[in-house]
Amino acid sequence: MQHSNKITRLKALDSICNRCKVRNLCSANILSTSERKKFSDITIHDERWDRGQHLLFPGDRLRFIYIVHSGSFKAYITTVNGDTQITGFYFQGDVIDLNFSNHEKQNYGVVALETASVCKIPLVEFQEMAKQYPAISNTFIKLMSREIILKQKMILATGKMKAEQRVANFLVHMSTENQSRGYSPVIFKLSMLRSDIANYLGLAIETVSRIFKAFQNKDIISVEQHQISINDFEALKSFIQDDTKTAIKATTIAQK
Amino acid sequence: MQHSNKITRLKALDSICNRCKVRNLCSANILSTSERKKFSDITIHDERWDRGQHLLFPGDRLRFIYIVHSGSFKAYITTVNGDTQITGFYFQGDVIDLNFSNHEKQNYGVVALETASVCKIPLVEFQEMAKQYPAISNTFIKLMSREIILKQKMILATGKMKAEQRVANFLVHMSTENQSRGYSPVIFKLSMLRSDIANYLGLAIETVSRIFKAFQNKDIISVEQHQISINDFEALKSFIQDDTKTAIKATTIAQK
DNA sequence: CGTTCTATTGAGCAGAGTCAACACATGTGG
DNA sequence: CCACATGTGTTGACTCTGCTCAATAGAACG
Repeated sequence: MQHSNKITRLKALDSICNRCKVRNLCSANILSTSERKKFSDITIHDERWDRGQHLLFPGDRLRFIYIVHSGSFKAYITTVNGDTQITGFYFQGDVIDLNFSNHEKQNYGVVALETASVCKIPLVEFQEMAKQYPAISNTFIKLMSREIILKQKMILATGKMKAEQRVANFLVHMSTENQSRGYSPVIFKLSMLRSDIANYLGLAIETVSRIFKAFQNKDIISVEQHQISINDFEALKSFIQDDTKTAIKATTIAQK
Repeated sequence: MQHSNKITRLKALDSICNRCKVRNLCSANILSTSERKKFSDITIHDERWDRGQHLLFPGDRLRFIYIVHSGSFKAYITTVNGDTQITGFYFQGDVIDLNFSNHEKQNYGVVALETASVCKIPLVEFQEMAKQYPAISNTFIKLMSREIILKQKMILATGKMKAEQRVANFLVHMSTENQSRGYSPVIFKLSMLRSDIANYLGLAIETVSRIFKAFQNKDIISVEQHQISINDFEALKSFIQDDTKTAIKATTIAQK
């Protein structure tokens, strides 16, 4: 797989970086205009990736911090078996390799789910700047802190939730993420495959498919390919919590 | 539950902090002796906690970074259901609340598993120092980076592994942790209850109990109360990987 | 317009959860 | 120091969720 990406510098900084989490947190009040300019200058803006392309291969040495500018990515880890586990999906503004400090041997891969673009910050220069401006470190500590909390919730989901709770939880999460980016929380496209969702949630593909169907039959969601409409958000949310509602029995799923 | 802890300053810094991860990473070459002294001065050393006592309640405001000096702790998060998920166990030298930066509303609890002691660093003063010495931020970024990787592995475990793979994985992990602290990797005490292990691994207590028994029957481990001896480390490790070895069938477990 | 990738649907089975009884350990107060 | 209560762990029987295997149906891509 080739890394033949076009580097473009089409748009002005404030337009490009509008929804970037790094900017939101650190530039807002903390860095001066000139510091911001410097930060922007070391950043390589808007590098393009196609669907299926690896942004990072397992074993690659980390040399950049990546921020999603458009499109989406999935990150995964692998076992000695060759088994893989998707550890997260990343969308506009997300910082991808927050676990960047263990330079030497990272063992995760990152793949574009669709045509996408990233901004990337060279690690060396980033660390230089971080030395001068503690606000930058603070920003990253905050982002990493959030990432840890997110992963903890994921452990809870895979460890304690039943299949449809996980799916409901996933849909609500996607909805919220969309909303936080200023898009519709009720109609959106899932850029990942069913197999990605299943892998991420620790389920079989068939199970995800059946639960999507069950939710449709209950008019909670509408699914057309990767396009999702949430018709009854509250019902979906109550599925996550209420244990008794975990009552789409195997038979029910099977029979229709 | 009362927070009636005796604050003691019995031992010299280098003795107290011998195995502390914060020290290992940041003091070693990066901070000068006087900086180390300053760092040690803002730290409250060796505060004592009894079994079952909460170091942190869900909802508490974070005011310290805690480092385990002796004994062990468990951290958990809760859902609206009241459901809980143990997110990690912490031992000598571990930093407990690495997701410290979202001050306002943390939602996890931390409980002592046995008589234990911690060193604690006031967050405010920590952040002051971090501003002056970038090495401190770097250390914490590294620790957090590790934590993220650890959590990712946990997601893999709960999402992809079968029950006995998880238990084998857990035992190997505990063994490794012990070894890294200079203790025996083959004989050690599990300070947590079976129910803690089960919760952590996303299994039923009975399942953990049965798998412990199955491993004993195969002479892979010996269990006496909380005391564990690993008799065949390689067998245990091969259990984690090999899918075909996942062949202690339900019947096998049941019949003896 | 076929080939390949992806998703749906069905049938059967097994891994692990639930429920229940019991065993053992620890602790408490008389 | 014993009797009892409580907390923890083990074992068995049974059930169910969700996985596997298999067939089919749509989409997408060249």
